[in-house]
Amino acid sequence: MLALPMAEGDLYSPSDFNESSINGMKVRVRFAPSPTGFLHIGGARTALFNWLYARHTAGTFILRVEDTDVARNTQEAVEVILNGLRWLGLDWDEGPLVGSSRCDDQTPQRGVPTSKGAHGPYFQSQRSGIYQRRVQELKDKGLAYDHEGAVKFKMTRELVVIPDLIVGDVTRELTDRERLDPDFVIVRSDGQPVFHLVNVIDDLEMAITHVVRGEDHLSNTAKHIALFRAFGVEPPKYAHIPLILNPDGTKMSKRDQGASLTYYLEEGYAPEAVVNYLCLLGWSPKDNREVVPVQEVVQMFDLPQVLRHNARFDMDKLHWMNGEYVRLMSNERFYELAIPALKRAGFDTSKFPSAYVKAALDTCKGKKRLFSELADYGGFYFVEEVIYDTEAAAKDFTSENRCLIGELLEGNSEATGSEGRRARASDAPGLHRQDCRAKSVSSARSARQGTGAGAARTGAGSNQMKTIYRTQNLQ
RNA sequence: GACCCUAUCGUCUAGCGGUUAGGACACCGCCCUUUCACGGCGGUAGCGCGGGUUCGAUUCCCGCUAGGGUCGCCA
Repeated sequence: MLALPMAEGDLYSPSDFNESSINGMKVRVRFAPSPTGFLHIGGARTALFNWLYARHTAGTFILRVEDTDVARNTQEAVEVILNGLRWLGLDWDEGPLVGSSRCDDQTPQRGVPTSKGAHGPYFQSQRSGIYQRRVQELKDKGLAYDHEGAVKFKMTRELVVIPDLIVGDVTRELTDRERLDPDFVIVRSDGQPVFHLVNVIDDLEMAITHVVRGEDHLSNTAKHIALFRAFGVEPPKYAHIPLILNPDGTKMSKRDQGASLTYYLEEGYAPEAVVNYLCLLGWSPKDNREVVPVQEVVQMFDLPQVLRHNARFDMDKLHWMNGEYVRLMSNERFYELAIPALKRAGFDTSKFPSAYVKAALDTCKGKKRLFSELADYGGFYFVEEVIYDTEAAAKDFTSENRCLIGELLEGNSEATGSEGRRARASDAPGLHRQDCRAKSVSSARSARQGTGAGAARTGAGSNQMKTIYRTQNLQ
């Protein structure tokens, strides 16, 4: 059972932090999203900060699904969360197993584990027995009572001080409405327990040591603390992190651009860039660096350093940062992200030889900041029909380039069996040099780009050639 | 209405009594580049307001203002 020492003077002792355990107890934090079919970018950041703290302290990161609201709770909705966290690389130590994201509590598949960890189930929909016992415990203690078919908790009338690792001590007085009746419903008249109750019970039963969550929960924390004490245990330590706001400073709602984590996946952001950007919202390495690998953040991150004020989401900066990551990432990683992005845009690279695909992608790396921009820039490499703009071809098909283009087309037609390509390849008879594939695709790009976008872009490839020349000379 | 949190360039931030208030994104010039991208140099731009405390406040305290949050048989 969780029983944190509560010696007041010890709460902010610096020695408590930077340690792998607090007072000898291993850190256990959790991310407890509700499956709404949507993972909010703010929720993702909350998960990230929990994960960072767990990894920093060598503690345990727990994923718990708060699916008490049966109406909007589906397996697909749970998978959105799991996939989102996996995409960001936030692995959890306890919680649902990927691939078996939810097992119906009525018909669990025999012998097939759906979760890992010793404090399960990790779906609230499967924990109703626990809640019932705990409510009975409160009733037995005279701290809860029936009221018009519901069950209400007898809230303390005393001032509650919320010790917060980020905000400091917060003294929460009752609002005027609460003064009328401080007690609150913990079980609805339909028998369903409410959020405040199940959240506390689960944190208690799962031995959570630190509750790291959005600041929107700060005011409610008084209720949670009262509940913990009613159960006879001291509450965990709290750390309320500031919220992420829209660029105009308003609250980010589901409909706002970029509110969903899925947006970033679909728009072609690299997850490592998103993670890095999110780290910098409310936390700073304090050394004027912007690009900080997440493993370094794990080393440096700590709760008391988290800023107290809300941050506005700056899409421009994320865009820039993504460009940084794209330019710096390995070619292999680039292919890994580029190929699915091209596929989403309708370009199937699997029809082409692997070496060709890589050579083609090599000419694109670092040119665009988002993978979603890749199709427009380099999609032409992966279409069947090859058409040249005569004007551009006349300009760019120099004697040097001709052989390179021939090489490109030849190599490609061998794999696709395209007659058209074969015929075109005859335009550029001659040399077949293995080392000029990258250069040849550049030349092809040069000619091809003249077809659709006008003369202004016809020179793009030749500059790329220079870049590639330079790169090769450097190596 | 009550309660809680917050306040440095447009945005993200460094700063924790004495600094020419630093960095990054964005923006504007110039350079590099026969295109794009990258890169280099420079520039515009900030301590919300009013009281204190202090020899001295961006920094500490109070008030105001502004923004955000909470007060549900939502989570």
